[in-house]
Amino acid sequence: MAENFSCSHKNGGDGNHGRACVTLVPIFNHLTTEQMDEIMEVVRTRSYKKGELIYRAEEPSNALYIVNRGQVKMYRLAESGKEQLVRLLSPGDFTGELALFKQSVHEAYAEAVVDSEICQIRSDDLQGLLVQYPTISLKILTEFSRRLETSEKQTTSIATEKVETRIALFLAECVTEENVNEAAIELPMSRKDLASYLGTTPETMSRKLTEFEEAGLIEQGGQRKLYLLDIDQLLFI
Amino acid sequence: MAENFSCSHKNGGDGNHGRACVTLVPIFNHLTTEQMDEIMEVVRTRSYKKGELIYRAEEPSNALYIVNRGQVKMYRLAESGKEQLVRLLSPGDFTGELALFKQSVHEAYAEAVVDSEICQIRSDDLQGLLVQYPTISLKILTEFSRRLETSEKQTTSIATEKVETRIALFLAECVTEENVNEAAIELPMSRKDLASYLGTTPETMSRKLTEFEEAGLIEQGGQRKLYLLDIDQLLFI
DNA sequence: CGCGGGGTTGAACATTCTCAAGAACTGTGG
DNA sequence: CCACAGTTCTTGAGAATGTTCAACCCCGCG
Repeated sequence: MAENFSCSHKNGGDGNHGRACVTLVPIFNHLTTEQMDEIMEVVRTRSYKKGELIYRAEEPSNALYIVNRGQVKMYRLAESGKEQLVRLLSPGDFTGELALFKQSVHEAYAEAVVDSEICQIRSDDLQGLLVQYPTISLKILTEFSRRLETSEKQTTSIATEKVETRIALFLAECVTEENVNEAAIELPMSRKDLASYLGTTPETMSRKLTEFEEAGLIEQGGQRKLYLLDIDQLLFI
Repeated sequence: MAENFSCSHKNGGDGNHGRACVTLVPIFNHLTTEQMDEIMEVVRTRSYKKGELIYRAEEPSNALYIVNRGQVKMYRLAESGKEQLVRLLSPGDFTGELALFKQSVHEAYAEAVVDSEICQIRSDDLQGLLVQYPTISLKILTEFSRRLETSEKQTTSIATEKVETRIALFLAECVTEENVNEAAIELPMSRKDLASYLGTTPETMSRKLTEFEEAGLIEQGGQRKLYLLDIDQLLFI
């Protein structure tokens, strides 16, 4: 009983697709209800348990995946066998990569971090939609360029900054409008995953955070909670 | 006398745009002559001397740049002040990044490695073309996804492999159909730039290459020429 | 209450960087 | 064709940075 179609265009029946499948919004929110209906025809949704793989590297890749609920982590396996977390997908984020535009295989693994719900559109279907609604391409293009931007920044950061700095930069990026005053941030992932993302080890993460705390720059409050006491000084390191 | 319009739709007059501006081909080769004419209306070409900057980080970004002749390197400046080579553009390659889809500033520097000729299309003009010719979006999307792919691979490589391995992987990638038998490869950039690209220093590059040579895996022949004597062993390191 | 995963800590070790000096190459002008 | 200046590249030695491995802790959960 692996499949669970919860994101069909038939559900609800109130015609409000925004509510029926809230996370398609970032890509499709500029379309009319009729157009959404057409898109919903080809959307399939499936649930994944925590730890379950949505796809593996080397598998043929032929669909666009959109996170509807939960959280997904994508990681690569290096020659050395070490894995590196490439990106974290939250509701509304999508993946499928170049899968969409050329026949290919996945380069990374996609794994549900918690129980999740993923919407899926097959490449064949998407191709048609893209030609029909050029604005969708623009949306995806924008997302891709944003992601490329992030990835290159990440590369530069790992290539040129020391671990300490990378961690500090990451913490600073966790500050949003909501918590700017509190300076209380919630880490978006475990320290282990964070280490993998930042190209270091859990041990080093732990040590550096402790150093920051001893220097009075931050305060660690439980599992994933942190208080940034002196952001300026933190970034000055 | 900085500007030099050599890529106008008026030149040649033989109607063969493929020859008149060969490097627009990768993006526009599926269009008819009439459509090319329209595009050429908004294309502007300029020459750059070796070492000259096409644009700087932080400058407002509002155009697509296509390398017509020469070579361009893009690099980022990290907080630490170190620079990292992000990508090398050869004729036919383009850049302009997210510049195209949101008003923004450049994140990197673009510098002519040798005397070069760059075609330029302003964002405003391109937006129109994209909506008019959805297939162009697909071309750009494909290129973006390919680039994203490369960038994430690069991140993982730098984050998880040791320098030795990164260099070996890079050398192996330099093998194309042409030189697969010879195993004689031409480095696409200086050792200095290569070091920057691979997230290491020229000193370490030099040492590792010497080690490879002493181990009988490669042979260094002058400036940028290398002979891969035992690729399998090289990648096994 | 024991199990297991994440997290922390310590000490030894490996890798890579830094700085400094010298060698080789490139292109330029005589 | 050669000498020179300016790079780029190489080599060495010491120092910094981060990893590894092993032990331990802590907490949530069956």
